[in-house]
Amino acid sequence: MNKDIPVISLQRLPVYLNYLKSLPEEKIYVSSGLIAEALGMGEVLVRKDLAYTSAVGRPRVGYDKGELISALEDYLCCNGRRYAVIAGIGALGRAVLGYGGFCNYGIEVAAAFDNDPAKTGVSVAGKPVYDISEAERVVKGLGAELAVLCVPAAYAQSVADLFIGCGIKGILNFAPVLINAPEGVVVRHIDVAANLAILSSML
Amino acid sequence: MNKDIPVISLQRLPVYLNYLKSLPEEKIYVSSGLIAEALGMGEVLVRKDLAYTSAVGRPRVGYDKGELISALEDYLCCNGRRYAVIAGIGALGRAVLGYGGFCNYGIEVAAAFDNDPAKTGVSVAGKPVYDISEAERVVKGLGAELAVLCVPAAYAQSVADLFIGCGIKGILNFAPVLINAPEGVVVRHIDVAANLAILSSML
DNA sequence: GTATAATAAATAAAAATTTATCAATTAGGA
DNA sequence: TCCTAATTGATAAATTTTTATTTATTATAC
Repeated sequence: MNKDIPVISLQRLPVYLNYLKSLPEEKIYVSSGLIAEALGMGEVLVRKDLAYTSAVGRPRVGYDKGELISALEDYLCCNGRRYAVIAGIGALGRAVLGYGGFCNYGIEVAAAFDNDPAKTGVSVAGKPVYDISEAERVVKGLGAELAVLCVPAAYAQSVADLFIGCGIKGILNFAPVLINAPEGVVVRHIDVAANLAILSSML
Repeated sequence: MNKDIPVISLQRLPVYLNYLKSLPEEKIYVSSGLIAEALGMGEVLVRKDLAYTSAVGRPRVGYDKGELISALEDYLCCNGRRYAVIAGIGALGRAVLGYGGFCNYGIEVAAAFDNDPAKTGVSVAGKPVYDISEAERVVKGLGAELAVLCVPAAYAQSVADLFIGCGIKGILNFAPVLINAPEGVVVRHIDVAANLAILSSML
């Protein structure tokens, strides 16, 4: 799905969506110029990005805010229901488990895994935590396609391999290590320390 | 510093650094081709990126791995000592506080802030947690230039403004809201839910 | 020593991305 | 009703980023 859009445009769609949702309710129409100014970008780029969705604007008026939000949500599959699982119930894994924001995107974090018996067999933030050996049963049972890796770097690749074997198609990796995945499996990497270092380099 | 490099190249430098550090110790020389293949990219691009640093390679041999790591670390200021502070001691803030990986980049997370009296006045992961009203004293006292925002979206802009007033020059924002900052202050945004949604859209 | 092959570095070309321009549409006012 | 100004959507241009090609260097084998 959505394989025609450049990733760089796709990445901006949630930014637009957040901005639109932050506007006061009485704001009915929004123009590309308004969005562009608020986000510090060019208005033509905004229009091009929005054109990938089903959004249509009206000359002299702009986009209907509600329609535009719906178009973005449709494009980002926010109305579907996809399941995600988490590996690694350290501090970060708990934070991700407890975060409620995924539901805005039609994603439900439904289960978590760890290999530490002290952490498994319980619920965290209302979500069951299983031993990693149960991954296949649970992931396939849920039909989960998304996974978040919050495990130490040394385990990240093997957990990814395990998940991929269970049918996971998208992996969000927080470990500071490169994940290799076969064709058809998408990996995104968030390295918090590296992000802070990049900031530091830009000062 | 480092204002000549494109941000997109800068963002890849930590990836190279991680990869190099993951190689076995007995590997002395690395070629751009090797790096490119491991990371699934073109070798010319790897060389161009590395050329922004002080790294020099030798024909027929490649780069000396130790020198290359040093060049990348220099470029990323890993040998300096910059202080960072955190706002918001929820689950995410605690995870960031407890994460040890910042020291690899010459960054020390030195203090945290919250506005909940139940959370302040104590130490988390060995780091003091202050009431947000002490921000000016603490940030200026440390000379901290970096901040990580782990507060709810509704507070993110005001906390950012407060920090900027205390001399913070780089902000890593985890709240799903746009942060406005004046010239001279750099903001990076990590939206975990949006990242998972982007993955989901790419399936 | 000399030839060969691997590699970096430099240059050129191509592709992707962003920005600028222009034509079409339309709300609102004269 | 007609004019004006704001805005979209389309097209073109410019810029940035990536990839390809060429040249120069040098370790290794012969």
